[in-house]
Amino acid sequence: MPELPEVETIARGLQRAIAGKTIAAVDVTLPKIAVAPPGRRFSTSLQRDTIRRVTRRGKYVVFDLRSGRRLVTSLRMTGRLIVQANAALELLPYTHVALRFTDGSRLCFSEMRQFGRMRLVEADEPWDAALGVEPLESSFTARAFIGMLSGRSGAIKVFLLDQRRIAGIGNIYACEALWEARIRPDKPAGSLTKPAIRRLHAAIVDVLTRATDLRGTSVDDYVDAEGLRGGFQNRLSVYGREGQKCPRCGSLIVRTVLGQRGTWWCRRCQK
DNA sequence: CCGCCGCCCTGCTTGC
DNA sequence: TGCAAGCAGGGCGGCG
Repeated sequence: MPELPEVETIARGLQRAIAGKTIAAVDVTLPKIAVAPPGRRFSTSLQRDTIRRVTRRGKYVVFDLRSGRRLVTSLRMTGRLIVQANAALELLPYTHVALRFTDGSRLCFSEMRQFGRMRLVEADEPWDAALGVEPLESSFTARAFIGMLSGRSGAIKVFLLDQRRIAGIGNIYACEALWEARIRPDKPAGSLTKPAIRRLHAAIVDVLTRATDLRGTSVDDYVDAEGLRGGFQNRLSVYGREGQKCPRCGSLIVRTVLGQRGTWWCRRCQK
């Protein structure tokens, strides 16, 4: 499940691999994946456009095109964007959309669960208006975070997963940041003290930065644009570690369910 | 605006 | 051993 560090790693790899390439043709084998523009127009409107730059916004990979438009891609759980040197290679399994470039190379968008989406948006289209602040940008300050949480009755972990507030945090890094900040995942967001919010702010930035430096977390499916696994799975403190010892206090890590999501934490040191 | 819920989909795990 | 049911999960639309 690619979150900010994984999507950032993928986008950087794609920038190196395909920036400057021109699209010769687009093969769509599962039409519901390519949502806009609908039908055959998705492929025809991409033809002859050029990939200018590949970036990330939240958990979305964004292909900036020479025409000014953007191809916005959501990987959801099992989505992969893999570059193949030539089109004679066998397609990656579960490839639903393939971009063929004029130099003979190819980009496969594969997604086993079929939840992933690609959307071509116009130059002036505010496609990310509903997305919240980027947690690794300077606009995400502790002060701003304090303001965002005030008056909220919902659990802090559910808040962290809400992409309309902060963009890019998923289940792994929400669990890890709350552990690092020593905060219970089910604590009402508005009840956190200012020192606790400052700790959590620092923990979010720290965890996302360290995970990005290690090219993300590969717990099961995730690989980057070159097909390589990340390195942060070896640094996880609580995520997926039910029954194992808390690295800080030695108490056993528990798994509970919060907002229909598995949640791993330490009952002793997260208050 | 806010919070909650169900849906989408497939492969893996669980339980009989 | 074999099979079916249950579970997981990000984003989105619908609802109150």
